[in-house]
Amino acid sequence: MPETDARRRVQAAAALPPRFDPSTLEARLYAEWRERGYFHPASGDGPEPYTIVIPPPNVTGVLHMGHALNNTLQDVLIRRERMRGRRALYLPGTDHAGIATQNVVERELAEEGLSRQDLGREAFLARVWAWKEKYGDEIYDQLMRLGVSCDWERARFTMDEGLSRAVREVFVRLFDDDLIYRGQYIINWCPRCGTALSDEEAEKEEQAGRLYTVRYPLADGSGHVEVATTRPETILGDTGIAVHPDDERYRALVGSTAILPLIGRELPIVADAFVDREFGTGAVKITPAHDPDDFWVGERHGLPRVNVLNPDATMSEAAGPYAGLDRFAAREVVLDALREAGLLVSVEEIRHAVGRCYRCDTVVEPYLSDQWFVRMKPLAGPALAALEEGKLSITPPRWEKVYAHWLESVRDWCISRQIWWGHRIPVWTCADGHVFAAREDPDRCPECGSESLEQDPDVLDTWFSSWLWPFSTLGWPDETEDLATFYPTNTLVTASEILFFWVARMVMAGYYCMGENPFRDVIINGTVRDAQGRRMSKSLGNGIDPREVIEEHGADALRFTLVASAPTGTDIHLAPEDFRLGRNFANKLWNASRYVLMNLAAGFEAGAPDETALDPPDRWILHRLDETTTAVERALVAFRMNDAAQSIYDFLWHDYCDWYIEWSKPRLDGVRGDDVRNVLLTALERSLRLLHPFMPFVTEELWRQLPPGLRETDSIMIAAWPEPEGWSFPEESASMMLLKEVIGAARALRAQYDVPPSRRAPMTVAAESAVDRATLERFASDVARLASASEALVVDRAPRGDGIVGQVVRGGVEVAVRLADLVDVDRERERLASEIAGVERLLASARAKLGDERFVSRAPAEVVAREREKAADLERSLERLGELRASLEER
RNA sequence: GGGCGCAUAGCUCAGCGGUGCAGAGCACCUGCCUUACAAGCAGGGGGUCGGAGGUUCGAAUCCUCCUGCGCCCACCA
Repeated sequence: MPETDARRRVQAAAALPPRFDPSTLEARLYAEWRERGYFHPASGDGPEPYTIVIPPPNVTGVLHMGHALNNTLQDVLIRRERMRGRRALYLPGTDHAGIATQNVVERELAEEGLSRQDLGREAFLARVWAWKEKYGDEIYDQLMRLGVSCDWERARFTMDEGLSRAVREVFVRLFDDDLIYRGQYIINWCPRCGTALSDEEAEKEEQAGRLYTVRYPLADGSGHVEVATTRPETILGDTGIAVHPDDERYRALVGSTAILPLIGRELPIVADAFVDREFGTGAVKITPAHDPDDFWVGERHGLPRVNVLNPDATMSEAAGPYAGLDRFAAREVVLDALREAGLLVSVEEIRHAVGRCYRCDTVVEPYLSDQWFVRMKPLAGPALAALEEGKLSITPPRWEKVYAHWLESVRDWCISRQIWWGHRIPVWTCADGHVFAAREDPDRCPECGSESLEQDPDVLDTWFSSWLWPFSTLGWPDETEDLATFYPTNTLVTASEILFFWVARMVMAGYYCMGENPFRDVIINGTVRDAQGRRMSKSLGNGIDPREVIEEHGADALRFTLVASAPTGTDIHLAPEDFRLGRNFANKLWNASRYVLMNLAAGFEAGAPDETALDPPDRWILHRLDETTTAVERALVAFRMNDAAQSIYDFLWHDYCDWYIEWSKPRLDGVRGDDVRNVLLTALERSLRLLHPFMPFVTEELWRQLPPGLRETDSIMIAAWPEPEGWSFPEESASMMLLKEVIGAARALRAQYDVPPSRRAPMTVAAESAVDRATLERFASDVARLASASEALVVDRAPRGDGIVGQVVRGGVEVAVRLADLVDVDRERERLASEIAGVERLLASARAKLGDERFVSRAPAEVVAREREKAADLERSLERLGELRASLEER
């Protein structure tokens, strides 16, 4: 290459600022990547595809740390696969999040003194769409800042045209297959949201409550029966009393009639095995319209359903004199009336589970209403089989049991919601009462031709579109090239909270619509919590905004810290200052690179290291580089992204920076300077590639500073994922271990005596083994330099005498440093005494083992041999330490 | 009521089915601006690995029980 180029490069490298400043490069690199089309794999023929669909964030607001973790993990996988040459598709998008989004918009309206009813359906929806545009864009912007390599050209929204078509299609198919039905049933009703909730959306919460026992007189005046309830207001809807068929206490009463207090309704007393004889009085009031169990009891015994509540949780006309009261107010009034009538027998404080709306925390009401349901049992079969047949794996595997258990006991899914924001249920009823589902909005009834049609006013549960996500986003129901290329997807990364809501249902839909499971591997990522272990939430104000972290430390710092901080599936506890981990690491890498780049002399031609020209430190670092490559690969294949991150961190910081770079300094000017440079570059270049999926920005920026001859591509994004080169030099590792130990010992001695770094202190090393001695002799000057000893190092029997301190590194190796007047004999005596004590302890335990007949005879020979060596080594150490002490005593 | 997870240094956690494994990061102490990095370097203190048993030549690591947290599922009125 022309020398001018080389010179310019050297100057550029030297001009890298000593502090890594992410703010200057992230937006620039990201835009460039996009322009070059790296995020946009082509469909059709080509290399093997690899697909991840994003768990679409809700358009309710901005992204939090959980999203940052989730998306970083996915991007790590995607970037690695892209580097492996696969067509990696990371498909982004957002979820309309029915109830949640409607709620936030309604809250916004409320501040203006308006309700959705004031606006009307159409205007309200326009308002929600405006909200969606704003926050949808903001979410995309945040993802881009995070650096995730999503294919923005394929971004989808759960309510866009194509996905809406998919929703219709699957609804009609299920409808025609008789897997969707309309039924009157007790559902979870949120009076505040004014809509039904699925069982999953009603979160049970243990709380303090009261169990009231109430006396119901018998119709024939022969006595009374006592029942218990936690919701006295529902007494008004009682239509029967149930006892266990085998319960002797009540046998005589079965078939007779009780009188409902306050109302006077006649209540048949029936026998039903559902009743638990042990609980309460063993007699249960039956309220078919307000309790799921009672509903079925009522069904079995033909009891009427009296709905005493309005949708807003006030008492209905059926509640007679109590009509209009709020449910909780009615409870007190009813209790007062019962008390007055002398019918309230007892009040007991208990703890019991109360359902609450997952969106607004309002106590849900079991409520009788007409809803649409999906029959889940037939869909669950294939989803369960996929797991059993090994076609689906969940990491960590303990979640597989949870997934299976849910599927085994799955209940029908209530999919209608009495809200406006969402996919309108594609069911019409004609004037003659024909009910049908249709893919396209119909003009007339397919059965009778009537043009008087009315569409169901409700919308579908938000998950009814999400469960189609892996294929609807690729074009389904059309047989698109994208669908053919990228489905089934490969890996799904998500939080455990939506394992049922989303993951299990996606598998069901995948089999139902595509005949195939939608992904092979499911990765459960942990929850990001604050330092105290609390969930990060807006109301607690303890959240850390990813945007702030990116602004302060950079996206790479955020990404690396998140990934490195917890094993897959484990919750992460994070304080704002913890992100310094990633920031410091990015800076360390930046500076290591600066060092390497600044030391490339003009005209230097980068090339592969010449193995025959390498010294032990070079071989050692290459050996470690290979080990690290393997470790990273192994960890990623097992989805242990944290381990992968940790391996690179340890290699770069503790091997490459702490040792190899220091070691390279004295050798750069030597005859083998260029070989050292090539090793420095090789290790750096490979490390950048290994680290790129985790820290895309800094690695790309540094990659571009590398000599062109060293990199095959001008962007690291499409560079090849590293594979081990077969650099296995175990003997070099042993040598390096020795040298590191010797240097460490010398440094420790100096530190213990507070020897200023400026002061050179002559040092000698004694080694029994010829191999050790040869190694030490060969690197005497480097060791001396790194240990801040004199220029050269004497390898000999360590001397004794005044002003000398020594340390035994291991049995056959001893380091001595001449500190002259700095040596404090008393201190040294103390130091040696404690060291001797330590070695004696170890030796005693080793000897005890070897003296134990059972150990020697039953432990593997290898283990015994190792123990013998250990004991011998310790004995020698002890001997040398004793000599050291003796030499002190002589003075 | 079932099921699961966690309890290792002051804090957050590794230790992936046993024998030089008692570790990392942060925090702390000491000394250093040693020309890549003070967002750094070198050195150091600190833990009977929750408790009790058991298996084994050997257990933080396997088994049982207990205690304390956390999560999930479940219709007990």
